[in-house]
Amino acid sequence: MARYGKEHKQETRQRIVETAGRRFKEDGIDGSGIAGLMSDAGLTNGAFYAHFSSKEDLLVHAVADQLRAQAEDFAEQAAAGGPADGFVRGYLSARHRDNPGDGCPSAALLDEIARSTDATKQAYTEGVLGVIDGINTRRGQGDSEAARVRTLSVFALMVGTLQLSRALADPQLADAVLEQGIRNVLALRTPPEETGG
Amino acid sequence: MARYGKEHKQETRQRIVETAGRRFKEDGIDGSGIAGLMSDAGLTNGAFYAHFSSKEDLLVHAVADQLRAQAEDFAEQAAAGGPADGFVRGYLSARHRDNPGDGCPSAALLDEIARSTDATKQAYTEGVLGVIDGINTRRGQGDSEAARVRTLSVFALMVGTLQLSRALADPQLADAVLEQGIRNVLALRTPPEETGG
DNA sequence: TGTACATCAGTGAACGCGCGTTCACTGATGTAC
DNA sequence: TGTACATCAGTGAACGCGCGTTCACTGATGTAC
Repeated sequence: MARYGKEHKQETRQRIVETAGRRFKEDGIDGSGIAGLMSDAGLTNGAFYAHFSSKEDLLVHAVADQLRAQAEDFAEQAAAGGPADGFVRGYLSARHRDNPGDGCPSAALLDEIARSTDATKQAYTEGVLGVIDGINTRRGQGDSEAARVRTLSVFALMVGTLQLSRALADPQLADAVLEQGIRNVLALRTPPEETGG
Repeated sequence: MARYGKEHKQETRQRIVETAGRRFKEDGIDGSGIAGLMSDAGLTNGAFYAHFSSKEDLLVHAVADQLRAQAEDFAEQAAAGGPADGFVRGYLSARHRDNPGDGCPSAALLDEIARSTDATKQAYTEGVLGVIDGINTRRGQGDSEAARVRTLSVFALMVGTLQLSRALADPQLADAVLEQGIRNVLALRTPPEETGG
């Protein structure tokens, strides 16, 4: 196999990044091996280092890609109209909880990212701010630092709620936590009087 | 070495459970090996299986122990008096963020627990409910299902906020997220009108 | 148009290493006589 | 009181395995003539 058009290698690389993102969210970063990731992408392990210098290098790009995709997904939902709280209900749904591979990278990976290298945290920081700024623009919140921080904090509630719902062994309690999370997110959505800063 | 008093083996086992809990919170579950855990406890790898049947068996006990300790810690703080929001400010502090080994097991491990076996999730569920019930008792919230779920949801905000602050590469933003988290937790503390259920 | 060669994305075996786990052994102490 | 033995928490080498990474090789296609 060889001598493809110049776009071919880029397509393969993108396929690896996307399938790795899904696998990381399902099995964790430490829980995903190179051979398995490459197999998911329809390749063998040896080809990996023609695309990335290390697993860490892939992780940086996978984190960035996941958050870029999430920002796009949120923007599409906003463009499609629908009730303003539909987005929150979709995020804090049993469907999202039970399908981490298709879901939010923050909910699946946040504490592993917190233990990662600075390069990974940097990619995460830029990516999540892209998501937050996208939300704020759609909601007419502007892009001030204070607006960013307010939306980040609500996002932290959503992420923590989904994680907690995934970790609880009692299904009824896990569902109730999602429902209460929706109520609390909506309660926080109109920012409190003091905006800080 | 041998023939100690009957309490000796229990003490050793407890030491393994406690040092493993710390190491898991610092390096993750997948990131912590048996030999390193045993070395932390002042033992060699071979002794591990005289105390636990597997790494998973240790994890179940370490998760339970961590949450038991956290419940006790919270109860002590409440008994010591002080302002009602001091607890929240301590949890959402730079000190706590920067010392995961001494800190909240949920913030350090929640998404790894979400990917773990049912036995681990069961231990987590029982443990976190012990923490929540302890908080509610101290705050005079009773132990109704609705009170549990309301406090769990605020706890999810605290956990998500600490994780997010740990994952952000921008220190100023990471600090601002903690501060906004404090404001939002305090805003949610008096439950909204509809208590659900 | 036909043949020889260069390209290079991908293959697959192999590397050293640390993982979780097993097991024959050690040796300080309590017990039996 | 002194000696022989049983106990058993802990040792440390070894197991097979999958990890991240390396590298000599393949082979389909584009290019040169």
